[in-house]
Amino acid sequence: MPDYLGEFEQLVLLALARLGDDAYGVTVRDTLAARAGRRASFGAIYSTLRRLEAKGLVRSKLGDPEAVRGGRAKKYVMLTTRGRAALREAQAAFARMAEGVPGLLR
Amino acid sequence: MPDYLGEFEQLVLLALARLGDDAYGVTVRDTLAARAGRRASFGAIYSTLRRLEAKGLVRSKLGDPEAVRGGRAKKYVMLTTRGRAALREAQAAFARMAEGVPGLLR
DNA sequence: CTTGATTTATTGTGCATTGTGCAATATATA
DNA sequence: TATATATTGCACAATGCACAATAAATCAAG
Repeated sequence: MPDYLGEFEQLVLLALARLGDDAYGVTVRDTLAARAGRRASFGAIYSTLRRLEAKGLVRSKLGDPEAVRGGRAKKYVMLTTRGRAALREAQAAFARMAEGVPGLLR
Repeated sequence: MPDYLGEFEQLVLLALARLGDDAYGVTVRDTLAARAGRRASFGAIYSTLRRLEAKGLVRSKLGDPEAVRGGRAKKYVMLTTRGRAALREAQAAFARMAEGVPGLLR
C-alpha cells in the first residue's frame, strides 16, 4: 500500500471534505462535475471510495431509506482523521512545488 | 489517451515549471525530494517523462557533454504550451474543489 | 393486493493508464 | 580498466475507469 494519493483519490477526498454530512455516491459525482468539471462514472467513484475505505482514509455509514420513489438507503461517506491528514499533506506537497512558479496562478 | 494528469505527472510537470532551463532527470529528482518530500527513483522519473513527451506535454533536447568525469550529455526537458495549459487546468481543478473548504489551509 | 415498471443507489468485474524500482546500458573522464 | 553521471528497458503494482448487474424502494395496472 503506497503512501501517496492518486489524482482522482484527491479529488474524491476534496469532494467529501466539501460535502460534509451529505456525501454519498450521487452527491460526490455531482460535486466533481460542478466544481472540477470532471464527469466520472459511478463505477469510477464507488471503486475509489471502496479503496479509500480499505486504506482507512474514509469511513461509511448506511443511512435510512427515504419514502420517495427509488429511495433506497444511501451509504454516507466521510473522511477519517487519517484521511483528512493525508489529503492536507498531498495538497501541501503540490503547493510547495507550485510556490513561486510564475505562470501557474494559484 | 485520457484527458487528465496523474498525481505524479503533475508533480513532475511542476518540477519542470520550477526548474526552467535546468530541468533534466537528476534536477527533477532533486527538486521532488527537496520541495515535495518525494523520493522517486530515476526509473519512475524517466518513465513519466517519456509518457508526458508521448502525449505532447513535454519536449526534450539533448545538451552538450560536459568536460567532467561522467559528464555524459543531459537530456533537457521543458514544458510545451499544451503541457503548461494542462498543468494549469489540473491545478485549477484542485483549487476549485478546495475553495472554501475549512480544515485544509491552502 | 400483487406483480411488473420505474427510479435511485450500490456492487462486481475487467481492462487501461499511471506509478515504481531494479538492472542494464551509454558515455564521459581518470 | 575503473569510476562517475545519465538514461533506458523492462516487469509488475496501484490507480482510474466504465459497463453491466444487482438491490431496494415506490408507482400503477388489472
